Amino acid sequence: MPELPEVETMRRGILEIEGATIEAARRTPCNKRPISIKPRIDHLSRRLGGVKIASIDRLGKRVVLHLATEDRLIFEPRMTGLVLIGDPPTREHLRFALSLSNSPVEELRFWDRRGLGSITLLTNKQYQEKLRDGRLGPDALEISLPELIRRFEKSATPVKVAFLDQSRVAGVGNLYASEILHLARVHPATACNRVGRAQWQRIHQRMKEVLELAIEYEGSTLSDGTYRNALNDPGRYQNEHAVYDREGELCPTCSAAKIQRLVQAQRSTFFCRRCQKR
DNA sequence: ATTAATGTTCAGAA
DNA sequence: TTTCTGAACATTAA
Repeated sequence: MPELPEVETMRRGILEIEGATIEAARRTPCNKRPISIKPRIDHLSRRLGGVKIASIDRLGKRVVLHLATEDRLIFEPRMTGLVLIGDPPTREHLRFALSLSNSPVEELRFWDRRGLGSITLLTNKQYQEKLRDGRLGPDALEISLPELIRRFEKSATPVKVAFLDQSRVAGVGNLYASEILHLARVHPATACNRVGRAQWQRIHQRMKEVLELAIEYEGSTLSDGTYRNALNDPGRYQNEHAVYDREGELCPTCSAAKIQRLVQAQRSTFFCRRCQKR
């Protein structure tokens, strides 16, 4: 499930289409219910035809094509979406393609097994509003320690749950939240307003370390095998997970306690009772 | 053969 | 204002 490192890997994987010209956009043959594409595909294709891709950015867990027209084309993978230039994992779940010219590859593809992902074309103004209206916080790789503290410290929400809220900080999801709190030695159920300054410092530092290392490893491909990089190869960070999906295993840090699973906000949290204190 | 679990985001309720 | 719940889905494990 793509979080910041997986989406950043997708972004890096398609950088070679920077400077390419979009010829057309189309839905690909797929017998499943269509994914959300806004505006509708014929309007989208008309607005994109002949337009150059100026740069490729990332906004939290979204891949953003910055177009020469100043419009932004946003790919939101949600649970199982992939932005690809190579062959997709299956033909039947290929949802969308951009045909390209002046490019080393002829197509940019969006594949999505579950179909919860979306593709949205926004004008520059709409895009800036999306940033300004507070729905998306600063990127997890960019946020400063004081800003992180300011956005979390007053809340009574458990710190693990707060990290899933993309309006506080964008990019951390269920998997990396557990990993970050484990390395920072903070109990996931601690209310944000009970987290101390030294703990925030460790959370901030570990957050950047974990995300950057996971990017180097091209993200985490879990047992369902869904997540792939832009060439359809699996990531390697899953081998480095200390706690995520390792309930009952010995904690790699203390080698004394078993990793526990806890349900918070209807999702699994993994942690070590011995290493992570409130 | 059902049912639960998976996890991101949004709309709408509390 | 803030926090919580359910729904959107497809697939797999139980």
